[in-house]
Amino acid sequence: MKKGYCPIDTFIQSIKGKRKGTIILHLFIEKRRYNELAKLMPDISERMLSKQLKELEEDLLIQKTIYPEVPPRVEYSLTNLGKEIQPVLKSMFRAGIHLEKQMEK
Amino acid sequence: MKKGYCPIDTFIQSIKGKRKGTIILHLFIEKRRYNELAKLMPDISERMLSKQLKELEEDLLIQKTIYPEVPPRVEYSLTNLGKEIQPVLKSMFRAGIHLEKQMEK
DNA sequence: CAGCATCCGTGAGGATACTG
DNA sequence: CAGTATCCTCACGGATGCTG
Repeated sequence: MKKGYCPIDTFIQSIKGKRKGTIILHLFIEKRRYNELAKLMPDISERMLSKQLKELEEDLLIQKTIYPEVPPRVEYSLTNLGKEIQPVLKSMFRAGIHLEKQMEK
Repeated sequence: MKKGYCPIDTFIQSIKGKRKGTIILHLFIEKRRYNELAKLMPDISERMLSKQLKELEEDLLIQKTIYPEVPPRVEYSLTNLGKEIQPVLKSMFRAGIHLEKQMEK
């Protein structure tokens, strides 16, 4: 991961990628397979999804478990680091609802 | 402001611009003039700074007060909406420190 | 099933110079 | 002092197709 100019910048960089917030939100609930995530977020292309997943993995926020089966099975879940930012993401979610209400006016 | 795919996305969009987090952080402390902000963040070009300020203003997170003096004086401060997201930004700051510690390993 | 490869458009953001 | 204007570059992200 790249360190930002200040801590808040670092944090934003790690979660600002396309739909990263939503991905983490889904993984809060439970671990998910690649295709499950793809179906949960139809608006994001598969190329983008795999790219974001890889970045989140490199940033140590999520991890994947590969089961050597046929057909292949891969499950994504939060790392401990990822779980630790859960309350922050939740308050961001709430703040987002608040911002959207303001936009209506 | 643009509404995102979900609230957390909306929130991220409103603060992900270049150094926006830092700008808001500075305005938490006290209202600032344009040049003060520029000096506090030497890494951002003036063009970028004025652009980010304008966007934050359009998103109703900050406001500016223009004093009809010579030389001109303009002060930027947080709106009520901006103040309301303060705790969120603060926890993002703390999380950022945490992420940076992990990066060292 | 879970992806990567390739090609490509758009816009975020940088550098520099100018103005009311 | 507090910005705008102009130009330019590069990486974010889209679309489509292929593979272990």
